[in-house]
Amino acid sequence: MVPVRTETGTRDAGKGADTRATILARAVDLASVEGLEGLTIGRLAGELEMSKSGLFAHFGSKQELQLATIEAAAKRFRAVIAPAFEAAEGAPRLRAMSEAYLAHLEQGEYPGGCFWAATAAEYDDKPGPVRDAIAAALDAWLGELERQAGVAGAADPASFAFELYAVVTAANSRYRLSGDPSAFAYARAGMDRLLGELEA
Amino acid sequence: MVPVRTETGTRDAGKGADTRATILARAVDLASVEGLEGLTIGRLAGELEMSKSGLFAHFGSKQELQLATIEAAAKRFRAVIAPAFEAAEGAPRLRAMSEAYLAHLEQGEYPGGCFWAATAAEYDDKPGPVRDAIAAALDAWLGELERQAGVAGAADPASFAFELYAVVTAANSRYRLSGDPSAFAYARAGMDRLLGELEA
DNA sequence: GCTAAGTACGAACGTTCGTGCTTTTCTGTT
DNA sequence: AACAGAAAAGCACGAACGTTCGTACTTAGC
Repeated sequence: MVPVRTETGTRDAGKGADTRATILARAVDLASVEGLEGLTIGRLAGELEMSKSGLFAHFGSKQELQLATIEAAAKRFRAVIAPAFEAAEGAPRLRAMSEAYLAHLEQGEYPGGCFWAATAAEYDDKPGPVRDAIAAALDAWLGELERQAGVAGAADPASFAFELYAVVTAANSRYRLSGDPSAFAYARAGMDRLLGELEA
Repeated sequence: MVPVRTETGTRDAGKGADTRATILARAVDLASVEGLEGLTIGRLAGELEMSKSGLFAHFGSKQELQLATIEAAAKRFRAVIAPAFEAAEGAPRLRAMSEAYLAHLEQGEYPGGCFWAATAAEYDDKPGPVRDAIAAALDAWLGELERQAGVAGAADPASFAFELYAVVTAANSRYRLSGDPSAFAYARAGMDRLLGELEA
């Protein structure tokens, strides 16, 4: 296996860090499809053409692998959303964030759709560090939506954030299950309706 | 184990049908928490204090158990929604259906929250009969929402159904992950806003 | 040039998975 | 009371699970 030299890889010294980053990139993809439970060490090692034990040594336990995968997924998600932070705060940024999320789903860049939708539903009833990490990531996202909704002058920022969140996540779940791309059109219509009231 | 004599049990002759219904009731609960993959024959048998092989004989394969569980969940869901069909068609029925769904989540009658939310996210990227059965059940629900939206005079019934679906399912996912019951308040606010436009 | 640490490997562990085959227990009908 | 068929249990299987161990090979520090 030829480890790809990534940004994170070069920062943390050594070739092991590169391997780790390669593993985690694949782990995020695999978990988006199979879930964090279906993210199996043996299968992951097989896809990467390395030994179970060699891969395992990077993390020490399955739970550590899961937590590292969640962290890697958060980093990837921030990269997807990042361009939206060039938009002005408030309604423009809310629109940019939502559009960035929808566009990256529509483009189909990553298999399995939204990592968070897949794993949140899987772990929402399984207490522990894994669930906590997922919940924290989603709370951070909703918190940012709420903050921007406040800036935009929403009457009830938390309620507004919930509705925007509802519309974009429903686009993911409906599209993944039905394959019908009109889910994105519906989501954009809902987004327009929500933000239209704010921009008026 | 004393099999509970159920409606479905008495219709299909024999004690085996009763046992089957008992198994499936527990299977729906277990799958709502652990998913249809985590719905393990050994664990299910253990919880019901019966042997793996005895339970297995009722279904013949794990996939048949999964499909039967989906069917049982659909039946349960119809029972939850049933009262809403006494409301007049159109906006009143949409409101009654949504409220019935939210109320049964809020009440916490069933562990693991919404069976469909848990299993749809799990199987949306795994083609096969199980995915098809889940998709069909959800399409039926959305189809009914769309039909009622049409009766209610929505400009775009499919888009309206999507938004209503988005709001109520987001209530489930947010409540399960955060435990914050205000998710239901936000969902009802969204529901009111959507239906308010229609009723005006 | 020697050593220590880092990295990956193959083999094996105990457990649980889904699934067969055989035997025992229960149940309903003469 | 006896019997036939259904229902459940017992037992065993091969595979995959997470994990541990001992061991090579590569790199970095003295």
